[in-house]
Amino acid sequence: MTNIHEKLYDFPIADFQSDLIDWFLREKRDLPWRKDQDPYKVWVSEIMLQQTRVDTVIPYFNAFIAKFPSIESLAEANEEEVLKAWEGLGYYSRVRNLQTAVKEVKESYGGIVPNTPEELGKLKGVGPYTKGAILSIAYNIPEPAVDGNVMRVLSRILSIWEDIAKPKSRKLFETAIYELISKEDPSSFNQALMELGALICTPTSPSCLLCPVREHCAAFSEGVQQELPIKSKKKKPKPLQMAAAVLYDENGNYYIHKRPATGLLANLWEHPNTEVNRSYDKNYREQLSDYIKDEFGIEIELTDLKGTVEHVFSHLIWTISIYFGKVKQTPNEKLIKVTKQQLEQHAFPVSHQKITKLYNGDSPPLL
DNA sequence: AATTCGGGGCG
DNA sequence: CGCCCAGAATT
Repeated sequence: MTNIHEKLYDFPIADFQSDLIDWFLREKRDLPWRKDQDPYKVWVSEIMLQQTRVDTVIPYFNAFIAKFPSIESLAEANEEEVLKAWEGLGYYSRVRNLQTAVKEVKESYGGIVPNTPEELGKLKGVGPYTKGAILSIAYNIPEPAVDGNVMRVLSRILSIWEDIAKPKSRKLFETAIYELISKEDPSSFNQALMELGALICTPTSPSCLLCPVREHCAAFSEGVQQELPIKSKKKKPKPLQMAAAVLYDENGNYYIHKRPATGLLANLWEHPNTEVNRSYDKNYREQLSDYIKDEFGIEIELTDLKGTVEHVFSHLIWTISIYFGKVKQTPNEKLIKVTKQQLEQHAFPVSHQKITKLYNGDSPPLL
């Protein structure tokens, strides 16, 4: 059981703050969400940055803000358009929750992002980290914003050997931040800790010789910076065999399906597909055609196997066998007919973009 | 407390 | 190919 107050008893807080913040103000990266302190933009950037690297986020952030520059514009947008702007970023519930929350801000807070922990924490998709990030960065309020970077950096600086994968560990680090955070410039302090984690105090080989707070770092003085933080391993993703059909007709149209509003890849579009199995008395192609008949009410002649797509999620691995099929009947309303141009307006998960790539976007699909 | 939610980049 | 990453919601 780690006692934070003991760890901080003779820690030089003021020196640590100034060394850290001076370095940040000198070395901080020029990122698009740092051009001003607009709470909406800070919010959007923090949601995008959840479990996602800065380099990945930059182009999405710029395009998203250009398309939805304000609370109002995002609140009024249709969800299809919002999901399209998020296409390829992953964790799609982030943006659906963001739009829900933005509508709440418009209706209940007059379009002003609230500046109290209580009100912010009630918004959909705003958890402990994002709440603290918005309060400190946009409103300069001294609240902790503890993410993976901060836990790694503080584990080393204070020599904390708790498992940072455990949910309760975050509270320990929040306790430390409440004591460490600069009351004069909480915004720079919180950003500096994350920036240090991203640029210097990296996971595998930290650049301690370049570190502005090296002289305050317990792990460095003990030579154990490579052994921290302690983080238990996640379990392996589970393999699933899938089969998907690229359905088209003689007029160059495609037939696509909208996924359910909950669960994996919620509300995204896809080529009709289903899980298949090998122990069954029918092959993948037959199982897929049975699914299409049951689900969409059409008999379809599928081609031989046209290719295989692999896609890895955090908890699943899809191996998708791809078939083509020419539609000759009218399916039910669960299957939507679109032109190639319309297809491109819909948000598809990356797994299905790989399928599109297989037939090179040709209509009808060649191969 | 454990699981479910995506995707890309790196050694 | 395993590991990591500016997490939150659900169970």
